[in-house]
Amino acid sequence: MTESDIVQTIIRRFSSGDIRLTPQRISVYRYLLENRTHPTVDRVFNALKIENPSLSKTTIYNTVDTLTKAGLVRVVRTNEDEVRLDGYTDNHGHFYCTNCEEVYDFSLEGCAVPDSLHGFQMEEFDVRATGLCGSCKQKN
Amino acid sequence: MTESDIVQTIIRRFSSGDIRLTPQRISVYRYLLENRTHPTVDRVFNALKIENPSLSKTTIYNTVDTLTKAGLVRVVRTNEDEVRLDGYTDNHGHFYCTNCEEVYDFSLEGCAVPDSLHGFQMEEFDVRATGLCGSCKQKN
DNA sequence: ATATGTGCAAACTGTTTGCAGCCGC
DNA sequence: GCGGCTGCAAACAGTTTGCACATAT
Repeated sequence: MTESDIVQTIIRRFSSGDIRLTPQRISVYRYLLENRTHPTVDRVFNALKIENPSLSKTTIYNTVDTLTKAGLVRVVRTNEDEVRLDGYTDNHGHFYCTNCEEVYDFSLEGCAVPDSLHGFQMEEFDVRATGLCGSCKQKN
Repeated sequence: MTESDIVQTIIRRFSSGDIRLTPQRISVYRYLLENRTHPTVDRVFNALKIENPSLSKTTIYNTVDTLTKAGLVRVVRTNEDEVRLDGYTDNHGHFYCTNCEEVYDFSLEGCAVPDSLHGFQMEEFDVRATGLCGSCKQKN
């Protein structure tokens, strides 16, 4: 994503009017678009605190909550019971490497929603995998 | 599962010899086999404390950890950041109803591991869905 | 003017840790 | 007797809550 793509995305996604546009919200969302590394709340906080020293962690929590409810952000949980953030909400799976603790996106092609869910009203469908990523596999 | 099935399962699964058989471990595992309700740690603790008042929650945590590592028990996380326990480790998905907070098992037929994971060494593959279950769907 | 957002400090909760005593091999 | 298991109390960490102040419409 280029800088201009990011700005376009921010404008587009905030334009629903459902949520008020504040500097903190923009900076959290922008950070997630620019850093597709599935960072923790703490990581985002520490990164943004540099530019805005008065930023509070509470605000990050509030903001993540707001953005999640507005559908701009997804919360991903690794097996280590860690919250990771994702600014990309298209449908994809998450692979957690137990060695490097990196979270990788993967395509869900071939993994359809099972028929056994037909009686349920589904709102979210989450696929997660755990193991070793390509480079950690070789090192071990 | 009949009472005799449960006893058979306990004997079979503990017979690997990897883990020592203790009354606490048996009772936690038995509880999970008898109550396929994906209970929380707290629920298990409170239920078993009745028969064994000196039981400690630390022991439940230790036991769940041991049984999980031995492959007898699975830990499931709902979206509400809640740990739920499952004594059945065959491959199946979990549906979390946001209304009644019940966790339902579902078959994974039709949901294959995506090809995009071919470069990874996969150890776990988890499918979760969230929404309203059949009866809550009608009530709302 | 009113509702909403921000930021600090304190509270909370589920889990982990340290440690002493116990039990089984 | 030794290594692993149990259980208590204390510590811990991530998150939430209460509240005062600031900001936008």
